[in-house]
Amino acid sequence: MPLSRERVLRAAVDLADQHGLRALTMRRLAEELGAEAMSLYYHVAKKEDVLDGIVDVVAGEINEAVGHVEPAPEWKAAVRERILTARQVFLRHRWAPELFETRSSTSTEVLRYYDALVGLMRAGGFTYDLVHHALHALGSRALGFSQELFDPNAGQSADVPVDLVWQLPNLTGMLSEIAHDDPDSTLGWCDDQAEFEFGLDVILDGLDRLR
Amino acid sequence: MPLSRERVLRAAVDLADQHGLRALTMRRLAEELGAEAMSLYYHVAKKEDVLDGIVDVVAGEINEAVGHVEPAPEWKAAVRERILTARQVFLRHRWAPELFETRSSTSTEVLRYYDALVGLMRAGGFTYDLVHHALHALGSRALGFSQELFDPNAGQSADVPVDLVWQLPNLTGMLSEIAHDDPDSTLGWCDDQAEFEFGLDVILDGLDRLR
DNA sequence: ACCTGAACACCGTTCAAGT
DNA sequence: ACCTGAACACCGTTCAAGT
Repeated sequence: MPLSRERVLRAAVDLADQHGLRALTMRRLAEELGAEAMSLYYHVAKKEDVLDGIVDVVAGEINEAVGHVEPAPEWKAAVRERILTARQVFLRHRWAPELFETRSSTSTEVLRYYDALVGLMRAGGFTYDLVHHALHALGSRALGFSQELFDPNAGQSADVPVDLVWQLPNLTGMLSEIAHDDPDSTLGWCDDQAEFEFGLDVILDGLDRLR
Repeated sequence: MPLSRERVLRAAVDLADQHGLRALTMRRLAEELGAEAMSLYYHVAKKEDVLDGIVDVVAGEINEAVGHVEPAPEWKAAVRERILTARQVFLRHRWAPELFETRSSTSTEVLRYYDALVGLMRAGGFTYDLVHHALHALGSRALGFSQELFDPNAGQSADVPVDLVWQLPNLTGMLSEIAHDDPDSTLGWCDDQAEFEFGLDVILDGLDRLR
């Protein structure tokens, strides 16, 4: 079974799924394919090409998933549904958000996704100008993920000096209340899905009002 | 002049400012300090430690900048002002957003920043629960940046196949109209600052309504 | 206490050479 | 056309050794 760009990219996605982005090296990738590292260079230009490629693969999966849902009549429901469907794909590829963010992606699959999203908004009565602002406002949420950079566990994890906690009354107050109210949530104390939907709805509602 | 953790971190920030994150290697960093790479390990544990350290340095600059503005009486104005001030620091360190996003940061300076932000919202009448949702909704915008992952230039840059453009009617329509309406904007066609404020205001207004 | 040289295990990538 | 071995220039990091 010969190598091919497609096989290389699929193996790269599998490798990242199983061992994370850091494990995705040319040498390891080749090993996974039963070949030598140098053989990959016949099918891909360089490692950057592989990274661009797997972004495209994931975006392709998103378009595939999103293609199966028929859009709701109302723009907000349609966009919301579409984004939450896209989100499912990112939950399967937890390394993808980080990669999407560092790519100045011209991924054609991503463009296709955005095009459909713009279409839904236009059909909902948005001007092009407002759609444009909307995409910026949504940011990565338009694609279905939001990079969490605040880990609430950090607030009371062991490696925060005790004397510092005294200087963080608001944060500790907030975190202790949340820990109390919501003892069994998914990730740490925060229900990722619920928080994603909350943020998404705040923005969609705001956009609807501006429409 | 002997090395020190502080000197190492300051040199690391300078190096990233001038040549980007990719240029920040232990060897290059040592060279910049007129020392050998191995000497750094006496003052920092490993490279990850350096990265955590410069996040803390940048967050420290933010707290410094933000400390000079006296908060507006109204919560929304106060938070908005604070965030836009923080944003100035990120404009000086363009490599910082990418780093902040990949760190599961327990940076004490970041915690300090969040604590003050939570305080402003609490004073504005937010419940802890709503503050918590608000931080998730704001995401990186709370700190003053939003990672743009959609480069609108991509839509008509040369490397998008011509036949694909036909399949992207909504996107091309949007982009051509924007290019027409706003010929001289800052970055590509998008005014980063204006888009940041637009997205921020959508969220802050939405939160105010939920308050 | 602070710095360094030599060395190790790993990278991405080239290039000429194999089939 | 497709794959590879040897080699290069780079990483982060260790460890024993220097002052």
